[in-house]
Amino acid sequence: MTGDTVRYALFAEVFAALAHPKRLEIIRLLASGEDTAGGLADKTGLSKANLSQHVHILKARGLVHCEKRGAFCHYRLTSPKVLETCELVRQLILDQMDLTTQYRRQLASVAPLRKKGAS
Amino acid sequence: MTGDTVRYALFAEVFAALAHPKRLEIIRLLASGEDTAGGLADKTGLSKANLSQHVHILKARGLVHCEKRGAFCHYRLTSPKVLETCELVRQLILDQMDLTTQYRRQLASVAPLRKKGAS
DNA sequence: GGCACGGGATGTTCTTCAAGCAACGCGTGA
DNA sequence: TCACGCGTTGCTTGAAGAACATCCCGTGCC
Repeated sequence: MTGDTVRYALFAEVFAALAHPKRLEIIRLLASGEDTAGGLADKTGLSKANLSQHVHILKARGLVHCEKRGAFCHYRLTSPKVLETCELVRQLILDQMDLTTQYRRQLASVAPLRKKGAS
Repeated sequence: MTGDTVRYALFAEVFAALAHPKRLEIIRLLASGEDTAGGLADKTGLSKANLSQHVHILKARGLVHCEKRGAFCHYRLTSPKVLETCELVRQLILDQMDLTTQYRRQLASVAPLRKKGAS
């Protein structure tokens, strides 16, 4: 039981790393090839400090790898499985949208997560 | 750009739904077949109220489906892709562990996410 | 060496999430 | 009808996450 608990926590950590729009955007950018922190900050519109934080989270979870060359840090994805996971979730979302328009509206109105929008 | 932003947010919502140990445990339980809210609460050790909240999040993201039969709510996974995603992440974690023991220690000590453990 | 720049780390504030508790609606069976 | 069990919803409190500002360190250039 405890072992499972730890395992689930480990899973959750990885999912949590992916549970942010900007971090997903970073991953998508890195899918096109490695990039520097400055480049990522510029393309995502994040401040360097903020991007550094997000990248640190991705690094801590082992999703991206950092290689320091001179004054620049070059980031890249550690595994293509990261992209596969995103693709799978994309299909999951599309499936839900295809299933019923009802589900589609739920997903669209789910952003606040406070009001169920079903009023 | 804005469209991409929305898309990333949608992705993030789904990942966020998976970014909790107890919700992953619920998914794992539902992988064995549908179950009632009471059954899930009992097996996960959550209170009925708390479980209801977690299941609501999974429902809102379209990961589980609820069917009310009499006084009981029967929950089941909406798609096998949910399990596939978890499996992919599991392989991702195993890959990282295999890569280097260093990565393994990072993942193991990542829980607080504050101190990098590198003293 | 001195300076500017890229990148990371720290601290603060604000927002959001999670768990506990209590109360309610609802269907069931007596 | 009434009481009971099942499930959900509010509210509240505490903890985690995110954005921002600031400072520090290492590198490259003058």
